Amino acid sequence: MKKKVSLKDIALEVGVSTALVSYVLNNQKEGRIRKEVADRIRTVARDLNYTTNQIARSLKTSKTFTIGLIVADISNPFSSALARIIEDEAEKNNYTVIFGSSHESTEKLSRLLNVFVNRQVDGLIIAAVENSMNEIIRLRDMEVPFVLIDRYFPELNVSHVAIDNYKAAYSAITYIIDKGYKRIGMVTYKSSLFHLQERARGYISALKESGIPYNMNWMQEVRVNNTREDVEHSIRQLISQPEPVEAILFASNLLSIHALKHINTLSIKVPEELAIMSFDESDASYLFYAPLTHIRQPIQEMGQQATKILLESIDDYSTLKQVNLDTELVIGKSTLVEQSAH
Amino acid sequence: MKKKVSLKDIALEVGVSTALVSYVLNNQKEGRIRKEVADRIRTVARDLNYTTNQIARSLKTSKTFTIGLIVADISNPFSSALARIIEDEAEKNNYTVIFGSSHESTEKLSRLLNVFVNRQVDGLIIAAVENSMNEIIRLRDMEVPFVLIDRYFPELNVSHVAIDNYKAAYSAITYIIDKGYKRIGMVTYKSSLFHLQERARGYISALKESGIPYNMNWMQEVRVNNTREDVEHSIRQLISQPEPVEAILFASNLLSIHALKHINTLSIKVPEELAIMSFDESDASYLFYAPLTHIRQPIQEMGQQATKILLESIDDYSTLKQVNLDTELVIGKSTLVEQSAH
DNA sequence: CTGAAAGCGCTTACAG
DNA sequence: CTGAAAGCGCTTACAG
Repeated sequence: MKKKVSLKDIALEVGVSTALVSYVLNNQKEGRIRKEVADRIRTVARDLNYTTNQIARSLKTSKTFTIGLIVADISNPFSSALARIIEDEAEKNNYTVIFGSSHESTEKLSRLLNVFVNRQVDGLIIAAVENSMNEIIRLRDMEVPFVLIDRYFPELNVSHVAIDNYKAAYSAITYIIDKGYKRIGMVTYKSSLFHLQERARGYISALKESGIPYNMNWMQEVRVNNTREDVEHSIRQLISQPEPVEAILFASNLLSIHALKHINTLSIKVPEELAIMSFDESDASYLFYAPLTHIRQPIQEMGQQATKILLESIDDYSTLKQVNLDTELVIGKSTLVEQSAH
Repeated sequence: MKKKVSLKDIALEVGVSTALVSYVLNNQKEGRIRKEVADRIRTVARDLNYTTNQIARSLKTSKTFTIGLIVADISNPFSSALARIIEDEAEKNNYTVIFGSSHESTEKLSRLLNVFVNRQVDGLIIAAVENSMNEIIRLRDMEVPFVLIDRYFPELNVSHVAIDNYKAAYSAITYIIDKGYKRIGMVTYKSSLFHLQERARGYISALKESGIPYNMNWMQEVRVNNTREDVEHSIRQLISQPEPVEAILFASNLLSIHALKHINTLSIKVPEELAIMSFDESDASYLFYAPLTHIRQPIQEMGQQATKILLESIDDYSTLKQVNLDTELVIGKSTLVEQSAH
């Protein structure tokens, strides 16, 4: 790479100190510098195509105007949508985003945190993974500003932006019960992550409060590292029970996508033979012949709020905000039923 | 943020110079340093939880171990898949990825390039946008190592990794002609970008060489900033002509997704009434009742090769490699026909 | 063998 | 009003 023009080069050319050049180019000490000198400096800087070396500036100011973003999997549309929003929001404030995917692994998350901290990011936005609470505590102990997004630990008193997962699941199940369904299954990940626990809790509560006896076999948990096969297996489980379920709630878009593929293979008719609901949307769910009834997360607002809170924390480390946004139940054709059918 | 431990802190604690600490921690001058001193330094470093300040190191070495990735739109599954692969590949080589989306805008691309260059990235991987050739030339003049990915300018003698777009389109059209189709349309973006031009050229060549007179109305160009409406309009155009087309090739996954939604709305049967082919895949195309026949790009290999070539260029600026990979035509149900149907 | 000294390219408190 | 000097936290050629 060609050697870049430095303040020194300009100073030499104009015949002043680098200090003066720095003042002029940063519009410091306005009016206290002779106009001719200032103009000359600006002209030479332009002619030489000068741009600040951010590394040097960062070393001096210990500010990098960089934020680190760690998502669970950048190739999931939910994550990439979030990434784009955060990037846009950061850019408005002159911040650059460095990113990484944890692939749901604590080790990877830990490594990424180290890399980002060593690169002196000004702050971090993180979607936590299972068993990563200690990593988050470590970060807090280092007093690095950060905001958890989407996933968080309720027992940790740190900033987060997420949805109300309990309420979202509860509302969805209540909706479908009102439609006349009684035997309702759920497919979720086998995970201790709070947001998933909350989704399951909302599902169970809604059933119980509607007086529907909850059948343990209705709750199917799939492995993160074997999602596809486990989803297929759990669907077969749910529909082949003595009392097969009439509807299923999926805890994520990836789960429902695998499910729809399998349902197509099995030639099950949606919603006539089986109603489907899901958390999150994706282009995919609109292409299925019966577009999915799904819980829409306010991704835009999540990304914007998380960025905003992070920037506040960078300014004032004592900032602490915990936000749980409401979701929206988008009604598709995957749950439409005649009121009298059940 | 808490002040981090520096070399100086360790040096003070042990009672040696920072130079010696640096040597030991970087395993330089092996054996030329007394073992007791080295051990003591390592112990103190561990106890104090020392990690290198990469900013300071970068300023000295003018190496940041960071690469910049600029995709057209991170929320497109093609881009995010690429991002993830590049990130994985970079990490294997101890590089971090900084990323940004150009949103198909030259201005945004230009701004991102400035930001990345000022942050002293060691190199860049870029998906070019329309009319951005001058930006790329500027980058070359600055002698920043970079590799173009997916999109490139054939008249520019710089490294790139892409597919053979002409051949891909040509093969797809030839395939469908062999199936008995004659009136074949194409929906692409109104763009001067080379990869899109090549796709159109492949389409036209295949028709001509098969002796099918090419009808100009069969080629529909949609606006980037009005994709959805234009796609819908162009489909209606193609099927309502005096001689309606029997098949359509879409130049990207986004185009075909919009198309499938509209085709569902219009209740057109695929492939009986209209056959569909597309560049790129997405989960979406598998959920449509007739999974799409599509041209699969070797994303994994593209990302890996681009990263590899970039790292070579960083090592040796004279590196110049231009790679055009082959694609694969994945046969789905969206083009299945009885041999005798046409 | 060991380590003091210079320097990467900036910023800014401070002296004149 | 102006700018020399110190220093951010490293690395490494070089002197002893």
